[in-house]
Amino acid sequence: MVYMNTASAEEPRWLTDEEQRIWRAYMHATTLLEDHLDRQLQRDAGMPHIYYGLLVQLAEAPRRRLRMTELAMNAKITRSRLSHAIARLEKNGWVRREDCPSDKRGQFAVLTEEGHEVLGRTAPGHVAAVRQALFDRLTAEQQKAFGEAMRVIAEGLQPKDAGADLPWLR
Amino acid sequence: MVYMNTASAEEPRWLTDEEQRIWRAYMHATTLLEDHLDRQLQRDAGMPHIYYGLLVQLAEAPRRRLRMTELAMNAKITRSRLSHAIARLEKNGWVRREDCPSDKRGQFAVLTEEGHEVLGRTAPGHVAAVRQALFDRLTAEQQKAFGEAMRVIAEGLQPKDAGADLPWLR
DNA sequence: AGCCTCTTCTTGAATGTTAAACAAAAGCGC
DNA sequence: GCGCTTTTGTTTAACATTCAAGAAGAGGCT
Repeated sequence: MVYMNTASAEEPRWLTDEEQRIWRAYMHATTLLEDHLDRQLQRDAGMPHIYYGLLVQLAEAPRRRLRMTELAMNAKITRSRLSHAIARLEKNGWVRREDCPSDKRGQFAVLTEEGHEVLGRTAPGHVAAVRQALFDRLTAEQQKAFGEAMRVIAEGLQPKDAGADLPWLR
Repeated sequence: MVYMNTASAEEPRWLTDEEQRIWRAYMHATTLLEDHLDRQLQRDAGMPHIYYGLLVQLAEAPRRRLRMTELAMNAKITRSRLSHAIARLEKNGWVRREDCPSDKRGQFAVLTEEGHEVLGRTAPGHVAAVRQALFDRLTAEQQKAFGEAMRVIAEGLQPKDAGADLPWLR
């Protein structure tokens, strides 16, 4: 008779030593980098990295505005977190909310002129920080492999059919 | 005459389109993965990912204990953050503090038996989540390149001579 | 010893995040 | 229209993180 043959009772497939090294390198790199950029932006722009990313998204959107849900999806954060974040950015005068005419529940987050200026002032420093931490250290082949791996991981975690057509996207 | 030739006034080296794609893939992958693991562990182990990582470090250390500073360095977090985290884990009964006999300022964080059991119970699910999100999706070559890139990035951000010999490390 | 500086760790307040619950409107089926 | 479910966005409270400040001991120098 064969015991311990069901999936739930089997010994889990632990990480090999090499997998462990990779996993730890990942944890270290991501923790250190996020921390580094948070500090850089908190110092130079007065906001954490993710808030800065929200402003960037808005700056690139048509009419510098996005629906809350779309912005949350782009940034990969919850609507709740976004609500809080936009409230803070609004208090800073960098974003304002606008009602959506076609959906009375909807809200647009709109980048203000002041917000746009902050972005213009601080973007060079931020790009420099990203370059210094990442692109300046990797060879062209490494960058390619790195990007490919990141795409694969992100796709695997994307909640299913995220990005399915939202009506207000055409 | 040549104008605009000083470093501070030059146009910054913006990211190329391909660099932007890589950078966004990175942001998406790391945000989604950290979120995924946080939820998985919050649900199954009652703590966020980073707290879980602290318990793992302690489990692997001799006598299941580490000095606060060393633990903070291993986990790449500030001592302040660690202080708060250990306070919470202590309240859960998974860690206890112990005075260091040779340095009266020092504290050991010690994994309790209960903490060890939580780890044993929840590690299989966590490893499975990491596998599913990361290792199962990357080829062997991709893993290698990925690991190498992560090591390079982490090394570049490591505050200089971190890991220099602490007296209580032999 | 005394003095100074650095290290270790903690604290408290401000800030940010999460999870669950909720209101309001939209969409769908009848 | 009417009911039911889903979507949108916000709110609250609990929790986590950051930052600046501080207590207490260690280490070095004279």
